[in-house]
Amino acid sequence: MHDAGPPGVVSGALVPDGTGFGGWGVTAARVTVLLPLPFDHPFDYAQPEGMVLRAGDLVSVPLGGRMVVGAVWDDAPGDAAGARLRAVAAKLQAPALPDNLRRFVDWVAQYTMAPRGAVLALALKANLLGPVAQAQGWQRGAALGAKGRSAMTAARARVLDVLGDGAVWETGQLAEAAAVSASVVRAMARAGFLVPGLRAVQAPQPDPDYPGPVLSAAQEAEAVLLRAAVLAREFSVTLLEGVTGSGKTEVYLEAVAAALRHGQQALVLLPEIALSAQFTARLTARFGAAPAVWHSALSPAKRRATWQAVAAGRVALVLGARSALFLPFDDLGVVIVDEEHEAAYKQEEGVIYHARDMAVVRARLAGCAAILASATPSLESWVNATRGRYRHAMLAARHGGAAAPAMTSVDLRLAPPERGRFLSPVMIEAIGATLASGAQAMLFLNRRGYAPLMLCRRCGHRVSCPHCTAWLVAHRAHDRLLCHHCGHTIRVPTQCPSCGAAESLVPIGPGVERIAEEARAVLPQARQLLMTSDVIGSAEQAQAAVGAIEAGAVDLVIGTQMMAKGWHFPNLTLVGVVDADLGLAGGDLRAAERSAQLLHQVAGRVGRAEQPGRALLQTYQPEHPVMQALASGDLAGFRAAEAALRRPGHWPPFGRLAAVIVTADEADAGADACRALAMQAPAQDGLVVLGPAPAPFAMLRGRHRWRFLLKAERRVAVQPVLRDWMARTKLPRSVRVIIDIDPISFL
DNA sequence: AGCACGCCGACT
DNA sequence: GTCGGCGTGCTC
Repeated sequence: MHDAGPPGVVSGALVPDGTGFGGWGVTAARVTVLLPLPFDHPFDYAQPEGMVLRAGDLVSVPLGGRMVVGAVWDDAPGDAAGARLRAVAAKLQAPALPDNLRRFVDWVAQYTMAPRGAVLALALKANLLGPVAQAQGWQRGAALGAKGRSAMTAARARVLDVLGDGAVWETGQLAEAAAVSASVVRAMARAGFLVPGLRAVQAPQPDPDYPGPVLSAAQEAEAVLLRAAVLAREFSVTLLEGVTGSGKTEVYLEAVAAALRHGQQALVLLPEIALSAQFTARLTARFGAAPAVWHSALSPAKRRATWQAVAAGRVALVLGARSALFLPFDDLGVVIVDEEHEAAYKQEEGVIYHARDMAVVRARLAGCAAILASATPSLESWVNATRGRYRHAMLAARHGGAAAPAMTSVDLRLAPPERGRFLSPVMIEAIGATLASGAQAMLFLNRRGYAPLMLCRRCGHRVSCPHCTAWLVAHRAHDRLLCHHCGHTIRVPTQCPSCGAAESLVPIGPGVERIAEEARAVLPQARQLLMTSDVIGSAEQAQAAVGAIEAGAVDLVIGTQMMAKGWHFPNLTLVGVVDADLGLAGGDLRAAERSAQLLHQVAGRVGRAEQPGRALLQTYQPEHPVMQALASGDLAGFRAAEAALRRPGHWPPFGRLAAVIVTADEADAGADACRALAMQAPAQDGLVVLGPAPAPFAMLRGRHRWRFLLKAERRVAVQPVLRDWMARTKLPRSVRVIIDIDPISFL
């Protein structure tokens, strides 16, 4: 197909190094190459004579009938039959994968039990074959003064001086560096002193000494320690716990500044890309230049350029989602995990990993500082801090002295909503009073759509998804029923699908759309804004919504979880939580912890300005520890109580969990596989296997699902146990087994 | 992950 | 008679 080399490497920074490739001949040297494919073992290739290869070098190699880009790995070559050995086709002109990244790939693979190649794919998903972004510029021309009369002047000499030998500069930057006007540069080009050239795009670099904010004494005290942790150039972890509004971002950015000042790279991780636009603005304000951003929605060209720039050390500061952990940083000074308690850090598909935990591992392998920041730290990190494995830094006071919002339970048993309604009279009155005072209010309900269920009044039938064990959620906005798991959607049936009764389907329970409808009925004068992922699909739409709130064009915001993050509205003084009990159902190990974190975070949206804020929690169980902790503000006490509940049973973080998820197209094949697995289940001291149980969504996207849960004491390494278990159990290929180490979701 | 090879249905 | 479905197996 291709007569030479891989496609696409003929131009740009990535070209074969011209040493050719050695065909099938017998060559003494062999290299081992890890491929970004789901293989656990690297492949051996013959190393063509004259091609110098070191571990980490990127190469293209033949595999079957195609060319694949892989990385020279550190394993000793095996003894694969010499006759089948094929030769490395080309060495790519890209920076080698740094040592610490290769060790990281190996480590993540062994921990998550994913094939090493699948983890390498995370580090190489930059589409390295392809042109790299280049900018038009000027370099020294060969024929000086070709047009004859052009003279060398002092200004022109400065330009040539800046260019030196072979460098390429863009017009504006060249003029500035040589202290001449752009017209001098253009005239020199016309005269042949300069010829066009291409150079890699170089974005302005963040400046650590750009004037930053003035830190409070409390902030400065912590900043000093964080700077020291970076300067130590050794592995350390700091849990930076700062109440909402305490300015913890400004504090950890001092650690970033310290790394930049010493020529090192810094990585700031965010749980979701939705936050990146806002955060980019903050980093730009602090360092005078935008950070490089990295997330899954980048264009292929941007991805490639950013990857290369990071590998070449041309980018010092990266703001990224969890996948940014796999970027080829060679000299990492600090890794920040913002909102470290967020469940969104868990990658749930493909290589299943927790980015917060892997960030700590990457820092350890890179020998640098890690900082985990949160207003509501995870129990995992908190326990690590109390054990002394992490340093615990605290910012207890709100910057600027604003008071924390008062949180009050509204007991729905004592003050129930009207029949068929969901807002207590207490809530309605509080919102009314807030709006009357000229302030803004927000209603929070973590449920999209109009109603989570459509029920037939005649026969009791519940409309559910044909592909998933889940009810279809009514969405008034599109007048359809929608499955939130697979996206299946239907028109709202006019008859019951089961008994055929006409007009018998009624919506049960509230979603945000229904709350908006109810609020319109009881507070008709309030100007509403609905903020859900159904309405806000892009960063621009989010920005527009935020702008409307800030401009005071909105009185009442009604939103889901996406409202809980990061935003700051000075005139918002009341948050009403429609169903504070919602997150507590479902028997999830972390339900209470997560609920407390989310509700605390939601309440943190108010009262940051001079006006005090308050939060009302509608609940049927005001005596629940979560409600008690929120009302009293004693989250530390709540954490200690949670820890006390988990410790005896060796539940995380006091023990280890691994989920084994079995999926199959055919229910019978899956059930057989589960029986076989159960028969072979490991039995040893300090370890129990629970299950199999049908997964909470026993059918998802048309596949049947079961779950085993392996629970072990901390001293037990679960991976060897699981490997052995899987090796002993023969399963048909129609059955798939997914292993989730340290599961966060129990669905 | 691709891509081949390999046996059973509706078509130029 | 062939084009093509995706099951199974292999890639240094």
